[in-house]
Amino acid sequence: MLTQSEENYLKAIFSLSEHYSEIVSTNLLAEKMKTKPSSVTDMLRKLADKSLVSYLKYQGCELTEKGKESALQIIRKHRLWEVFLVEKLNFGWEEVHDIAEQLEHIKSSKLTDRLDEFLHFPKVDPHGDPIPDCNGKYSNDQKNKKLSSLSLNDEVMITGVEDGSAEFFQFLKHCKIELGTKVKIVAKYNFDQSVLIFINEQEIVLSELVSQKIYVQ
Amino acid sequence: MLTQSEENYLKAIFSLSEHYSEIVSTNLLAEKMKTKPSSVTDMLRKLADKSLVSYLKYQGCELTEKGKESALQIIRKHRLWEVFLVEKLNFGWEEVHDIAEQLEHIKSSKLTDRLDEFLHFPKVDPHGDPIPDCNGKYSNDQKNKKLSSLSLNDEVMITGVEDGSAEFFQFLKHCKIELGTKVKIVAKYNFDQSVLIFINEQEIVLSELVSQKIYVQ
DNA sequence: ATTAATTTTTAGACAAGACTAAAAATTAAT
DNA sequence: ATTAATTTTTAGTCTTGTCTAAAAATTAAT
Ligand SMILES: [Mn+2]
Ligand SMILES: [Mn+2]
Ligand SMILES: [Mn+2]
Ligand SMILES: [Mn+2]
Repeated sequence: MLTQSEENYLKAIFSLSEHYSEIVSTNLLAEKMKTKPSSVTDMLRKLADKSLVSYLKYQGCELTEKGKESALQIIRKHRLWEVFLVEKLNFGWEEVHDIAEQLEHIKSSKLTDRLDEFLHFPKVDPHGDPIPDCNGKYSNDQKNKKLSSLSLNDEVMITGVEDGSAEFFQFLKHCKIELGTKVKIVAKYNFDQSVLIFINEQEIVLSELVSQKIYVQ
Repeated sequence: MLTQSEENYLKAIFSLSEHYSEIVSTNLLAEKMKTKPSSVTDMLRKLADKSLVSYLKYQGCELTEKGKESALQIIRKHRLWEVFLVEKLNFGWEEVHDIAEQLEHIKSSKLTDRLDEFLHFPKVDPHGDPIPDCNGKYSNDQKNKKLSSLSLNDEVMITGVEDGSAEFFQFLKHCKIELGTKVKIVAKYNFDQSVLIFINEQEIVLSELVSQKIYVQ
């Protein structure tokens, strides 16, 4: 049985190895977990003892198959609960992450599967992130093209946003950026990689940081 | 902010002071919590520091108003989740307690209140236990008369059962005892306080222990 | 009123998970 | 190839919640 802390580490390693390289360094993981590198070292030992990560001193860590499966089950629960909160309890997509961070640790695969069924087996969560099925399988269609990668005059639809900080959602809300909103690239500014987009009948400038956190298709 | 452990202690003290006396002894609490009296002493100090219980060495403990409120909020969550699991996810009443033990610790009063609304503000949980409202108020109609207190030829309806052990629910399932089932007292045996009841077109003997865990009206 | 039994608390230890400060290993720069 | 900077680990400490064994207080029995 995994502790909540162990589960959070697994999720963090999974996310970092997706975004960066397969092998995750101690410092990067410490930053992600908002903790100290020394604490990470301690935890990596424990996870390695349970064969959830492969870990060699000074070489960083990597999830084992078992570790990847565990991580995906937690991610599955997180995203299903987010769907539940938005679809059934009328929460906004900006409110659900923190509550899902708690709910993802509830231990009952029967509950997870029944919830999945109750929600009619959703394929994506409120932020466009794919939801693994009970075997951990998922397809990533809506989150492979970033708004920042588009060319002039491209017309696309928003299919996902990075899930996380409250300030970011505040900004999205202000611009009325939602899943399904249509966007056209009006101009690209090379000096700071910002883009001018046409959205909701008006033009808005998005910084590079923001445009990298919005996914389109 | 309360830890899960602190919340579990509060719930246990609340339950014991309802069933026995207002003031709860260290040993009784230790038994209920399946832990050692010395651990209870430690915890009572912490809860007293947070003004959740009043505690005097060797005199046992008692919930303060604040402690009672906290306990009721946890019980509220526990029971709402039980309703959710039975009504929405089609769990049996015997399966939900353990999952609710986890869900009751999720911290978000907004979630609790939305869930309450989603379930149409239920007054009782699947075992007939009253659900406190967002202010902690509840009325106890269906759990004040025990089956064991009935007289010969009394005809009643089952309105509640003690929520807890799996073996007990196994037995209830076998006898097809559910909320709403009608029961008549056919005989009472004084030598062991067992009762003979007519239920679901047949006669069954219930031990004193069982008949004290079934509530009627 | 003593003695005996029971209950409760203290003292000391342990595991999990975190932290700081210092040491060691690795990587980068000269 | 050394030296310098960075990364990572070790050593030691802290808190929470638990435990055992021993001491103290309370309650019950003679
Ligand atoms: Mn999320
Ligand atoms: Mn999400
Ligand atoms: Mn229950
Ligand atoms: Mn119940």
